[in-house]
This record gives sequence, C-alpha cells and structure tokens, in this order.
Amino acid sequence: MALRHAVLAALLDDEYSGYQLAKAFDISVANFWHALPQQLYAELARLEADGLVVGREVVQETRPNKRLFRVTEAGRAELERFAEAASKPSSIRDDLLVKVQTADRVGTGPVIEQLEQRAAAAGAKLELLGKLLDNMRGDTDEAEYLLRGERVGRYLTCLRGLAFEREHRDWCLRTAAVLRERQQTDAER
Amino acid sequence: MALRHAVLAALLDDEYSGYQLAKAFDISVANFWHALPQQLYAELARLEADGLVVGREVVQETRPNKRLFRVTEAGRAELERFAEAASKPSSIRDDLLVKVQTADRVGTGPVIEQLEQRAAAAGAKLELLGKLLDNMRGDTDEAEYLLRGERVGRYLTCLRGLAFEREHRDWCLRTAAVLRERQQTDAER
DNA sequence: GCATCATACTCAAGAAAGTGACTAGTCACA
DNA sequence: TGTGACTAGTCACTTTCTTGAGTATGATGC
Repeated sequence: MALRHAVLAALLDDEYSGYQLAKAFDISVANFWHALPQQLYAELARLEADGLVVGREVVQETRPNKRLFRVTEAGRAELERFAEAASKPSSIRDDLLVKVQTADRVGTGPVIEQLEQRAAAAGAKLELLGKLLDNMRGDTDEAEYLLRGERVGRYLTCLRGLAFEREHRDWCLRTAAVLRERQQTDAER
Repeated sequence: MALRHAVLAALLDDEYSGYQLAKAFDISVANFWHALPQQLYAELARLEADGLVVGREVVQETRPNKRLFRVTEAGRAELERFAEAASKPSSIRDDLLVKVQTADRVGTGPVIEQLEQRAAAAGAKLELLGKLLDNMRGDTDEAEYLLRGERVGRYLTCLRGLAFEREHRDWCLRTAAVLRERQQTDAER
C-alpha cells in the first residue's frame, strides 16, 4: 500500500490536482514509485473518502475546473504510522534481467539491442536527475544542502535514483558488450 | 507477465519441482524477480496447462512424492518471443524511499533505524552474491568466464544484483548518516 | 478551418501479484 | 512423546497494476 503513501508524501510538499500530481510523479516520485494517472485519481478518491486528504474545487475560466488536494492531520498521522512500520525488502524486478538470464541460449540479438536502448534511456534519466538535483541545491554545495537544506528527503531519494540509473546504464553497456563478444567468438568457431 | 518467463528461464537450467524452484528462486532469480512459493506453484500449473512445461511424477520413499518440470519446445519458443518483445522500463519501487521522501518532516527516528537495517541486509546479500559468483566462476578469471563460461546469463544477472545491493547499502548508510546529523543540528538550535 | 495538443478527468475490465490458512508425512532432538 | 523444522504441496481471496476507451473544453499550429 505504498502508492497511497507516495501520494501523501507528494502532497505534503504542495497542493496538487490529480493531473498535476501525475506530472509531478513522472519526474520525481517515479524514481521509486511509478503509477499511471488513473491510479492516482483512484488513490486520491480513496484518500479523500478516508479523510486523509481534502480536495477543494478551483474554478478556472479558460480550462476545465480542477480539484486541489492537501494532506489533513489524519493524513500526516498516517504517514507517521507508515514510517514506523516495517518496510518490505526491495528488489529489482526487471523484465530485461529475465531475458539476460537466458540470453546465451535464446534470442541473444534482440536482447543486446534492448540493453543498448535501456542504457540510452538510463543515460537520459541520469542527466535529468542531475539537473533536478542542481536545481534543488541552487548554489549551496552538497554537504551544506544535506545538512541544512529544505526538502532533503526529496534530494536524498533523487540521489538514490541517480545512483540506480548510473549503475543500470553501466551494467547494460557492459552486458551488451559481453554478449556481443560472445557472438563473435561463437561465430569464429 | 514476467514471473511466467522467469520460471521458464529457471527451468531451462534444470528440472525442478515447485518446492525446489521456490528455493532456487530465493537465491538467484530473486535478485530480479521475487515470488512466494504459492505463486510459483500457480504459475507452474498454468505453464503446464499451456503446454510450455511438462511435469513428471517422482515417487519418493521417505518423503512426499514430487513433480519435476522441464521446459518444452513450445516453452522455449515462448522465451524466444519474450526476448524479442519490448521490455518495460524498470524502476526501483521501494517502500523505504517513500519514507525517506518525508523523513525530514515526519518520523525521522524509525526511518534511520530502517535504513541501517536495510544496509545490513544489503551487506549480507552482497556477500552471498559474491560467493555465488565465485562459485559459478570456479578458478577461471572473470574476463575469461564472461567470454567463454557456461550460463553466463545467470552470472550477468548476479553481477547486476551485486551492483544493486552495493549501491543500496551505500545509499542507506549515507542517508542514515545525513538524517542523524540533521537531528543533531536541529537539537542544537 | 481543421487537426492536434494540453488540461482535467472518469469508467470498466482484466491480468498479475500478493496474503493467509491449511493438509500431511518424515526426521531429529530432548 | 511432543515440539518444531523440512519436504511437498493446495485453496481461496484480496489487492494492485495495467489497458483501453471515453468526455469535454480551449489553445496552438499550419
């Protein structure tokens, strides 16, 4: 039930509409919890029914009206409870790893391609996260920001994302190289 | 639907019973796709119904009989198709990250504790994976194994797991340290 | 002037994953 | 003699995630 808490966490920073939340999720929260807009709308409705967030209608002239949500005291207390409860162990859970597992025996070619696409995607995300971090930090240096900056939680999770993407990119490239080399070696025999 | 293919991938190496598969999953495949025994039994039943694996009954004297499964030609073809299909982008998906996101505002204490527990768990897994890799490699060096070793797929996914756990451990320790320092600083004011 | 994009949502259905409880025999140990 | 751990699995249920479609309006581009 962490989507629920991820939404609460995101709303702790700011009031958001479902639509805005979907965008915000895409850039920062998506690092560690991805969700489609439909899920977010559904979750917001449930959170409101449970009294953990409240929505207020904002009438707009030139665009459709929207509902902005903010966390209630009960919502904050729920986050508190959540923080105290045990976390489940994390693991990678990646299609591509399943494919690599058998890549030396079935369908090596397409896997190499996918590894290289992934590496490129990870590289792009890496850059994006780098900029996001620069932005949050402003012109204070990192040590100072970590010690006294605001919203350090978000900064720390982005650091995790950054490390993950870097690691992911490097592994994809290395793995692609290994599989390519092996194809070469096989062909020579 | 990658659990399905993770199971097929695991059965490609060896015949397994559901029970054995659950154990095997726990040590190697779990790096990138975790599942409970019940899920594996259910998946095996579905795979058999679809003709992608076949089971054979093995009568045992001193323990309950078991059914060993192996991949059929259709199963192999299914893996082939799977390898060619696009993979969905991977992300971290971790409870603890959600907690860290708000850790500077709600319940810092328990989050620090959990980070340190996680770091320890990651350290343990790191060691385990290190041993597994040593074991697979035997006494050939890594470059040589990667070029010519058997089951290099499994080796490569374990390398990914290793990097993930190391990164995870380091980040947990650093994050715990940062949050602790901030508590200190806050207390001084 | 028409197409497409952006805002702002909703509904329904289905697939995948996760949880809890339960059966049943064997073996070791104290 | 019973307590717990290990082998080997089954059944039922719930939650979560994904997919696909649909509604409505205004703004932007060619």
